[in-house]
Amino acid sequence: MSTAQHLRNVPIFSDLKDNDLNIIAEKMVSRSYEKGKMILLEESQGETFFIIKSGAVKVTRQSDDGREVILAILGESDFFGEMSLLDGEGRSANIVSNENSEVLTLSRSDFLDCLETYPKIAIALLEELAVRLRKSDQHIESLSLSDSEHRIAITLIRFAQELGTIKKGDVTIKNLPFQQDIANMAGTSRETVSRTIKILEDKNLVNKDKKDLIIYNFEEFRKLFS
Amino acid sequence: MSTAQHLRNVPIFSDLKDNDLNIIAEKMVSRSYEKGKMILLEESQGETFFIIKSGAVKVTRQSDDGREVILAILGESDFFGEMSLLDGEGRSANIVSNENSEVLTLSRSDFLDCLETYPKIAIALLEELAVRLRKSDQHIESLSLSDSEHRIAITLIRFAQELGTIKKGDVTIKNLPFQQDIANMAGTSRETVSRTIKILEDKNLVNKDKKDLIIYNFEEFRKLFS
DNA sequence: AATTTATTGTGATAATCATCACAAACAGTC
DNA sequence: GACTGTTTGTGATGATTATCACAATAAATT
Repeated sequence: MSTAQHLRNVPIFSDLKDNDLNIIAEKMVSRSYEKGKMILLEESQGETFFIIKSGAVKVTRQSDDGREVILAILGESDFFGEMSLLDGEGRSANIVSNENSEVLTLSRSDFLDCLETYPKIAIALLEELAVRLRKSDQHIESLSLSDSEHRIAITLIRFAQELGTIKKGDVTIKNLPFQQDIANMAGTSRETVSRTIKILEDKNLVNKDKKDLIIYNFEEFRKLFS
Repeated sequence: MSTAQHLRNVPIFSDLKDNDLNIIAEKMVSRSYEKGKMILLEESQGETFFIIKSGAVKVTRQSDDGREVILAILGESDFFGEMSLLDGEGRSANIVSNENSEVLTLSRSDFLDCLETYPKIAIALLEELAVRLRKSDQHIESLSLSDSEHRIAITLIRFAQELGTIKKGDVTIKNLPFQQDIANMAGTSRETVSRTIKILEDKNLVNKDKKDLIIYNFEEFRKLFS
């Protein structure tokens, strides 16, 4: 697939004419990262905008003693790196390649030019940031008000929405992330994730088969926990 | 002060020419809210953009059983209501007037027109949303990784940065919010806030005098807790 | 297939913190 | 100034959940 075709799938570019899309595509450079490699380091200067062509990345923050929070897991056609381009501050999160991933990159100046030249991109980007803020707000609420069972369930719901496939009301998450990652998103411990998933199984709300997790009656499940 | 002069103080409008500012100012309508009054209700349709002329508002989310999280406290020249205008979703937070407040409002269509007509506004707004996302990310980190003492200290730091005045390295927060509100921001209980502030006093890190709180050696304090 | 490494499961224990229940202090009103 | 309602302080208690310590699987490597 050509670079321009990839861009077509990215919401913030999808409104553009073929012509304009090609112009932007030419400015982009493709890079690839192996699983586990750090793509962006906290505290470093933010000079690049990234779009995920294939694979997935983890957005994390880390405390001094090494514990990490996962803020989001991004996949194909998602983008990152825009925050420090927009407000000029240093990076506030690490980005780690979660699988072998290919990305398209755009330099700071090309990115900012884009925004000026194509106001539609700016507006579409505003929309996307609004969506992300909304998710953050929900995340904050759940960390503040819910117990660990709820927080873990909500994390599973997030995965289901991003990576799940629906079939007759049940959602299957193929390749559920490690318990440690789920814990780091839910703000709890790995052991508690293990125990809680077992509890959810006992309640017949989910079923785990190796690396896959089925959430029965997804809509009900969602109502139950959020 | 005229409406246009108020707008001049709002970062997203500050780049505009007087002329354009006046055009926008004419479209704005002023409203006022008494302390404690609900300005925007969760779940309702979002049709208005708000700028705070004077006073302050609380941005909150509420659980079914009535407990609330405070996502932010906004003051003069801050704005809100943009999220559902941008992504078309319903409101995700309540806004409550925290003091007697005056606001300027702009209708959905006028707001969106603004973005299209003045790309600079869109870009400035992107910058502001990036800043907010950054704050949210920090908030999520602190809720996930820190104990209550740290979370409360971080909340005090947030207040200091928004409402504090510096003097010889010490920051004074006049009119510290109620313990219940601090607790709702820090994701802890009111009693724990009470006890923790006492602990910070015992450590000679802060001093409380009626409704004012002094943080000694603010830079040190910040390093200590974030 | 055997061995090593990574991930998950599970009990026991301890720490943190929410909750309950008041008392004390403060603020506003008559 | 007495009275009423809010906000804050503080002890006692119990619940939740992190942590530690392994055992049990599963996955990867030789």
